[in-house]
Amino acid sequence: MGVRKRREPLSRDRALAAAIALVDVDGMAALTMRRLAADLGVEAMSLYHHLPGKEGLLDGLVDAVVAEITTAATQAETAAAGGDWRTRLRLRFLAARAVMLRHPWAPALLTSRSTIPAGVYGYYEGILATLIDGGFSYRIAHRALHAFGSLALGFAQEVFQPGAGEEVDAEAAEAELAELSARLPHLAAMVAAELHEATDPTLGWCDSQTEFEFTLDLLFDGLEQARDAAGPAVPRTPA
Amino acid sequence: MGVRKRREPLSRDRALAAAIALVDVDGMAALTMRRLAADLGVEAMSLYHHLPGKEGLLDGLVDAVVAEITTAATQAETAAAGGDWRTRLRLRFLAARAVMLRHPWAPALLTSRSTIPAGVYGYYEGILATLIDGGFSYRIAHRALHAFGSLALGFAQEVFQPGAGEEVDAEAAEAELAELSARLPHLAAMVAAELHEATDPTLGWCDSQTEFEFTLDLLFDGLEQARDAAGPAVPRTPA
DNA sequence: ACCTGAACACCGTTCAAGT
DNA sequence: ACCTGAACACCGTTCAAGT
Repeated sequence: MGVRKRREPLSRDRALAAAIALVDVDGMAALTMRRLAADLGVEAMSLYHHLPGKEGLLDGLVDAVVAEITTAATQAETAAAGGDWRTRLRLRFLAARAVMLRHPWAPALLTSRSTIPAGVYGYYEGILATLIDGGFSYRIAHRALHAFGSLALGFAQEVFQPGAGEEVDAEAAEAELAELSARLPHLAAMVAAELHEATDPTLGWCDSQTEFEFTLDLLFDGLEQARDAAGPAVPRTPA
Repeated sequence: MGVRKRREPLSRDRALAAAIALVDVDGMAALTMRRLAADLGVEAMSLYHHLPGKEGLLDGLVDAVVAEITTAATQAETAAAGGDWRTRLRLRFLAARAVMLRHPWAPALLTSRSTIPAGVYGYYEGILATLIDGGFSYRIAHRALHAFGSLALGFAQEVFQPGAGEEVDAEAAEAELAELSARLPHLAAMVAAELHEATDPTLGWCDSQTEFEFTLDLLFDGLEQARDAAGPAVPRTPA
C-alpha cells in the first residue's frame, strides 16, 4: 500500500515476472505497456530499454512459460527414471498441464504466436528421447508428436466448454436442458446421462482432468499398436 | 476500379462477408472497424448500426465459420449415408478441415473466444448422432468428443510448425540441422530420417494432411476398442 | 431509419531531452 | 546508461447532428 519504493533497477527478467503476475490476475487484455510500467513503478517508455516492444514482451511471456513447462516436465520425468515410456510421458504431460492451470492465458497465447518458441525444441527432444527409448521408430515417433498436439504442452483445445466468466446456475441448466432436448436430442440425452452420474449437477459437468488422461491413454494405446505392427526400427542399446 | 459505387444498403450480412474477405486476404491484424468500413465504402460509425461493436463483429465471424463448417460437414456426411461411423466422421472432419484451410485465421479466432458459439451445438449433435448410431454409449461418446478436440472442427494444434511468413531455405535448413544434431540429437535424427524419405527436402517436411488423418485413425481405433470393451449401451433400433 | 463528422479515451511507439 | 515527458499515429467508441 502507499508509495511503491523502487529498490532494484528495471530489467528484462523483472519486467517479465511482473507481466506474468499481471496476466495471471487480470488476464491478457489487461496487459498494456502503460499498465505494466505502472505496476513496476516506472514510465511506459522505460520498458523499451529492456524489451523490444509489445510483441517482444509477448515472446518473452511465451519463452517464460515454455521454460516453466520444460523444468516441471523434466523434473517429473527424472523422478520416474527407469519406468516405461507411457508413464514417463504421462508424468511429463501432466506436469505441463499443472503449469497451464497456473497460467490460464498461456494456451491462447502459445497458439496465437506464428513463430515457434525456441524452447520447445528442447522440450520435444526430451519427449522424443523417451519415445525412441521406448522402441519407436523416428517415423512413428514423429507422428506421435503430431498426434499429441497441444496435449504435450499440457492443454487440450477446449472449444466445448462454458466460458470462464459464465456463472453456472443449476436451475437455468435444467431449463436449458429441456429446451435442448427438442432441438438437439442426442446432446440433451448425453448431458442428462452424464449429469445423472455426476456428483455436481451443474452444466460444468466435464471433468477436464479425466478427459485429458483418457485422451492420453487412447493415444498411447494406439501408438503402442502402431509401434508393434511396424516392428522395432531402432535397436535398443544393450544394457 | 476507381470510385466504389454503393448499390445496396449496408447490412449485417454484407458487413460480415466483407470482413471475411478482408481477413482471408490480409489477416486478422488488418481487421479494424475503420478498414472494414472503408472496404464497404462507408464511414466506420455506420457499422455500429448493424453490428454491436468489434467484439460483436468477431462473434459474427465465428458464427459464419461454424455455419460454413456445419454445412460442409453435413453435406459430406449425407453423401456417405449408410456407411460406418468411422468413414462418416472422417468425411465430416475432413470437410471441416477444408473450410479451415480456406480461412487460416479461423483456428486462432475460434480458440480465443471465451463463449461457445451457438452453432457448434448443432454440429456436435450431428457427430453425436453418428457415434450413438455406431453403437457408442453416451459416456464414451462424450469422451470421444473431448478426445477429438479441435480435430472435429478441422484443425490440429500446430505448435510445432514453421511460421507462415517464414521462407524455407534448403541450404539454411541443412546448416540448422548440423547445429541441431549436437544439441538436440534425437530431433536432428528424426528430421534427417524424415527428410531422407520426403520428396521435398526442406524444413517444411510435415505433411499436415497425413498427420491429421493418422491422428484421426489413432483415435478411431482407440474408441472402437473402448466401445467393444464396455459393450453396446444403446440398443440399435430394429431395422 | 440510416449515415456522418468531430471528439474522447485509450493504445503502441518515436524522439529529443533530461540525469 | 537509463529514464522521462510530450507528441504522433493509430485504435474502438460516444454523441450530437445531419438527411
